[in-house]
Amino acid sequence: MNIHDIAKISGYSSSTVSRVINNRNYVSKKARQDIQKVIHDFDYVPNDVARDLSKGKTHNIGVVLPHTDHPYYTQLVEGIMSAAFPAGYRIVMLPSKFNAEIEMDYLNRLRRKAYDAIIFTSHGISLNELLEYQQYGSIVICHNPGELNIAAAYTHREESYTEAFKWIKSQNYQHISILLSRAYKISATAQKTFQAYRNTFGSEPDKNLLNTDVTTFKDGYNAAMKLCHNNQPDIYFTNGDDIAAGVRQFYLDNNLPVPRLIGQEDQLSGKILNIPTINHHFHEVGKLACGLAINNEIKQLSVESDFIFRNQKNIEN
Amino acid sequence: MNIHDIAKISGYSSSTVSRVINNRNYVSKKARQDIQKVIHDFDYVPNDVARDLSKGKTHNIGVVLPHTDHPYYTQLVEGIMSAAFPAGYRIVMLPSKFNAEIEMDYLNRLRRKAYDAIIFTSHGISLNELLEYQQYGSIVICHNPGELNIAAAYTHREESYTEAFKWIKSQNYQHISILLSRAYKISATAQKTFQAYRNTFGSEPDKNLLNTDVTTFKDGYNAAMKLCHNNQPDIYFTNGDDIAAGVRQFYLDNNLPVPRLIGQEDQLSGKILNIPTINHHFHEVGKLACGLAINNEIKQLSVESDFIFRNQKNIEN
DNA sequence: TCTTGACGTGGAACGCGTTCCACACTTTAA
DNA sequence: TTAAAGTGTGGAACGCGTTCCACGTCAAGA
Repeated sequence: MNIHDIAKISGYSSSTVSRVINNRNYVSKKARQDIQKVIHDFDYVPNDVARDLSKGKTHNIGVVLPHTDHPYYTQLVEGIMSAAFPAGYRIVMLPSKFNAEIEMDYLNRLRRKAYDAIIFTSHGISLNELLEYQQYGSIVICHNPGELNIAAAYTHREESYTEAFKWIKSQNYQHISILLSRAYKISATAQKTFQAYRNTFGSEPDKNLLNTDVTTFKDGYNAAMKLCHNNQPDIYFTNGDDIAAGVRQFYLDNNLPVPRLIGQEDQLSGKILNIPTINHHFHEVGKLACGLAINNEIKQLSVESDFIFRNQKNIEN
Repeated sequence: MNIHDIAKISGYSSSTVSRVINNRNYVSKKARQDIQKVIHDFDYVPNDVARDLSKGKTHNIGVVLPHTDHPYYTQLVEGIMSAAFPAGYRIVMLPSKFNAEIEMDYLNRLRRKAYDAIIFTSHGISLNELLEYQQYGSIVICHNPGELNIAAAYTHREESYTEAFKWIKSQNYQHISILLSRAYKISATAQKTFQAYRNTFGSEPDKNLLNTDVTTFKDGYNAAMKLCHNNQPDIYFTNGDDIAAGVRQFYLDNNLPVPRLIGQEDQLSGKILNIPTINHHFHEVGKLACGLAINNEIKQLSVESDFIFRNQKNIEN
């Protein structure tokens, strides 16, 4: 049962049926009623895929997510959804594991019109490759693209990072461990972190107290296990409150005094444990990213991160 | 540039081009090479929407989610994705807020072929309404449907709930507060909780220590605020570790002794705070649900929940 | 009375890939 | 040698809704 059947049965053309279905003008009262009756009697509903094909638009937005098994990107996704839903868009989850091949596959799906736009919450492939695919649809990234002409929504991390390190300095911590989610050379975040360190201390971070690929509670736990003996860090600057919580857990489990911690993302674990954190307002970033995706605007929008001080000691002792 | 253009340019028919694109037999080496060259030269990619229309299949699975702003359904979604990805399916996020109209809209999209299957992680509309829509596509729910003939993946909560209440009884707690996510009459989970209570204590739960619509840390906090004076509960049975953490926070903030807590879902907050919990294995449930959705099997699969005992006192004192 | 212009409706092409069927030619088995 | 089976290819219909364009009617303004 399709629109042409309805047309035949009702004695009108498919054009008129289409007008009725889409509630458009230039249909007589009688025709509208006749057609609606047939639609009702035969329990007809139009086919969304045919409509999408015809309109050249799917109202789907692909969202590329490096991880599916931890809450890192949850805030971003929620923000995107909160903007997509009222605008009549749906989001399609695209797990990537930072795998360039998979990411490429998703980009090609954009070419193939599987979705109208694609948001990379993070990406493994180069910005130049992304630039090439802009001609096929709206592409939005979630970090600062610098001079490149690509749509982006992100947080300015510089100031909050510097504020955090200044606080660390003011407290006279000597052995500062930094846990990163991705290696320095491929991660803008890592670079920003180091820059803030340099600006504050005028020196490079201690390489012996560094760990990369730390993204979960468990990773934090394991990183602490590795690092606790190297110069005995007295503070950990981490990529997430959950990670900081993992570090803490290691020390507790081993009856060692828990060092100071700094988290990020203002997660529940940080709230519970009174860990100072940096709120990147990812919900807001997601909203902005989605807006750019929907309107196909190639511009950059950003928000400021906030360093949230909390007195961790309140709970540890 | 479409498949017919490629056909014309290469001098073959669109049937043959289609065979080449889909890597099928019955194409001569020469034809394959000629056509591939044209495809390459003109940088052609097929249109996914047209293909979906033609095949009558989208490889999309809709996932209806009551909430988008808290991590309740995260595990389920992750489980679904982990099964969908290797099978070549993508998931479309459908936020519902338990709104029957919105849920209906999503069901109708199933009729309209917008996705091949739909998974309700939870739902506000009646099972009977869902049953009616089964004719239009694969529908999977995530709770026990009893005798009804509908695909379902869920956890058996009975035993773990009973185990939890037995433990409560063994510890001689007198004032038991129960925090529910949805009202008794509409929530099977609430009913199971009460049943376990009755089985254990032989009586009804104290209505004065009951609260519904508690799903987040903040909700837990507020519920504790309301309930702490009614008979002073000495234990809270909650719907999630995060909620239990919210209860705890209220007591801490007000310098009151923290009562015992029982959480659910084995969330990070529970791990950190040593709150006993009930692991419903939602990741596994999600996987199972997705399998049913993909294979369009109308059957029921379930796993057992586990009560995980932890000695909360370790941390509170 | 003539001209606009709004209103109502249908035809047909368009968006684009897939697939059934027919037909021709080439092997292979009998 | 002949029938059967396999290979290669094209035509056209199919999946299905949208939209441009043409055409006719009728009322309002000139």
